[in-house]
Amino acid sequence: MRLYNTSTKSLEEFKPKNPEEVKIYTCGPTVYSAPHIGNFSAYIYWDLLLRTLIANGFAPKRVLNLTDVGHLTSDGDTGEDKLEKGAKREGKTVWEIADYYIDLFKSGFKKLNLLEPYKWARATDYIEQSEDLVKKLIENGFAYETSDGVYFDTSKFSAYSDFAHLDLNHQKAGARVAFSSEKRNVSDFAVWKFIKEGENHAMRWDFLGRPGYPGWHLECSSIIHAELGEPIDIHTGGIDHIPVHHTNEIAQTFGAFGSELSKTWLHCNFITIDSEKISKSLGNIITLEDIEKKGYSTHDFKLWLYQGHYRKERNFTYEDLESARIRRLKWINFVLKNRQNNAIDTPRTPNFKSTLLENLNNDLNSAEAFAYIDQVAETINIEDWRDVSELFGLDLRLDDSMAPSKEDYALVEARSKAREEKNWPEADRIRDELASKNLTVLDTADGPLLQFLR
RNA sequence: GGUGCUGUGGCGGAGUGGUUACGCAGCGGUCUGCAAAACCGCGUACACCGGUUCAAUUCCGGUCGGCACCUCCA
Repeated sequence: MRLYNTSTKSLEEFKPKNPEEVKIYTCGPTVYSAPHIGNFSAYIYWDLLLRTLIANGFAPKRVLNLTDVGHLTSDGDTGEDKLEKGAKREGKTVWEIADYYIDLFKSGFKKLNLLEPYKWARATDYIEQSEDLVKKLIENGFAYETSDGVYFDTSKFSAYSDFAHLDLNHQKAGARVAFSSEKRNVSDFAVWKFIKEGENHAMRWDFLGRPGYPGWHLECSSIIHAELGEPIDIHTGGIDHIPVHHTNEIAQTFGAFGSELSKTWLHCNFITIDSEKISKSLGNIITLEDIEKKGYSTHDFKLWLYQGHYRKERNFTYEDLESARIRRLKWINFVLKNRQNNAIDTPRTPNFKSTLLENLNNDLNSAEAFAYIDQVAETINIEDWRDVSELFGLDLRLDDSMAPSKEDYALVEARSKAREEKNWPEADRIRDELASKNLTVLDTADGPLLQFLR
């Protein structure tokens, strides 16, 4: 299995330390607003990673964090806490906000049929571990205290700029303002923030003799340390995390534990909508619910995503979603055709699953796997389709509860009879009745064939 | 400015030093009471300019373009 490792910028043969327990950490969402399809695309891609690992005989142990604290509106350690902002906006407490959006995120996860992580890790459940990490950083001389927080001294970690190939001297002026004059280096970042007198911050913990809260980057390092132990095998995230968040995670873990954080780093690219970045200010946010309202399944979206590659930028349009919907419907109807032919007796296609896996093992090339599926779609049997469904987590209505009922098949027979009697009005009436059940009957050379309309 | 991605037929999108990607849409045909679907067939694409090579969309160099991240974001 070959994966593109961001830290070495090359395709590498994936070799976990322990195949029985492949340690994976996925940077999760900050739970302060409704997740959109761009947010979910990352987890859809990483779901394919997990399923591919499993199909290769590995046993992934994957932790997914939920950032419910301390994530400021700017990565430069300035600005307002996003949860506080959300709470103000909706007239709720920060804790209610976090709970609400965690539920929303998890329900989307479920709708998309994504594999549950071994552990959902809420940042606020790891405050003690985070405090320990800060203490270690101070002890080891990697962090220093200022009047407004504890900062990581990036000059103490010589490899700081290596991961993202940062050129710290040529960062765009103004992009990273030196917020605190007490900072020793511009690139130093807060691992702990103090709450000033009079400052209204609902989430607070007493630490170092004052109320405060953890810095955003801290949680990932402390959760990984607590739940998995470094170095882990795979760390995943969006490409936006490379220069700041992941760079800082690496620095913290090195500073506190003297260890490498992860062997392999995987980063997915962003999707745009109508060729524009997804952002609140542009107002072009599309959620899973929006897609469903337009009559699409979340699985149509999944299939659309898997038609491309996780490292490439994709542009989402409803037109392309429609094309993905039709492709999926055709697969669903192949399944239904197989049911009617009692195709259980027909043999599995030799090497079918292994060919799919071969494609996925090439840095998760789902697009190529799909092309292969279409090439052999006519000949594969229902068990082969089950492999497709399992490997991609794709709902192809393989569940018996999704199949047409006895009554539906009775209608098909009744229609055949009407046709024999050349009773065309009755035949057409039955066809209309089937249509109301999202079914249609096709008169093929081999007899009637029931198919889904949508 | 820094970092990275990218330019493939109407649209989407893989891949490859010489052979059909694939999907959607389109066209023709088979089938058919009608219809639809299905099936068969069709389009002969790889930004531009050089170079390497028997041969380049595929390698190398350059030109031009698009995009993302570095700023809340997956």
